[in-house]
Amino acid sequence: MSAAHTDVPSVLAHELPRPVPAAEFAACPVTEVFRRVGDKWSMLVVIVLGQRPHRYNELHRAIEGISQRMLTRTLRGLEADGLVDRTVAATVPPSVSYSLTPLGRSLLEPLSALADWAVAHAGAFGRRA
Amino acid sequence: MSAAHTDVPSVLAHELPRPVPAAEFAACPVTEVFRRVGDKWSMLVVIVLGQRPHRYNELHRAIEGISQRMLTRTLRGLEADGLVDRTVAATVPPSVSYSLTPLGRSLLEPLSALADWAVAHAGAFGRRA
DNA sequence: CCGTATCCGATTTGATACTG
DNA sequence: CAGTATCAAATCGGATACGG
Repeated sequence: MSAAHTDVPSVLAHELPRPVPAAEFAACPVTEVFRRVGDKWSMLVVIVLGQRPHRYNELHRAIEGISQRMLTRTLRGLEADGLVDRTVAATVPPSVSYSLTPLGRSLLEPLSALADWAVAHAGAFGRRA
Repeated sequence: MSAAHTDVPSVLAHELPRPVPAAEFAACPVTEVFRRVGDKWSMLVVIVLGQRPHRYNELHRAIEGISQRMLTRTLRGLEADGLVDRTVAATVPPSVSYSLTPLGRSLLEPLSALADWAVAHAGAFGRRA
């Protein structure tokens, strides 16, 4: 490491150039995103739906640890944020399919950057002291 | 977007190729990372420290919304995860400087990918309905 | 099959006051 | 300056039971 600090690419360097006014941080988009998708299940659902659309009970089985309550809440949140589409087929019995919107699919890529980092540093991270 | 679904680059595609066994998801590194850094303040602190090292009260002022309690807790967590270094100068009055470790600095980059996404879609996201 | 309703414990955060 | 202690509030999450 030669330079004092890593040069930060992209918007971070652009948006946070100096001692930070702080008030602007409250509205920081990164924080916003994490506050919305950073809960216990949202990202998992996004990733699973990234493979293919799933019906409600498919999701319930695929994620397994999740309760109906949280699955519904999570899906409603993702729906409200425009990341997930809910499609109802008026059949008997009823069938509801969930899929990613284009916006939701676009989130998969930055997510993978974080996934790469997580995998690469899984050893150093994770173990507290 | 021509294909049925976005082709997911990197580890996401590699680690989650099929209907998902789900048990393996519990140990998903991405989830791990989010569970640790996905709290209310951690990422903000990492980003602020990415600009330059800060002392305790500098951080307190820079982030502004944060309470002393949460600032300390957040710093201790980041320290335990090897993302932040704490350096005490035995002066009068005492001075404690916090800075990113190499690991912490490396996290800045995937974070910026997410930041780019957040900025790019700030309009579509954020507004619920 | 696809949810909703209710209850309750666990975790997280904030406000405030105090200390070496 | 750099924290800790304590209390209360809000939020999150799981279990269970019920309804369209």
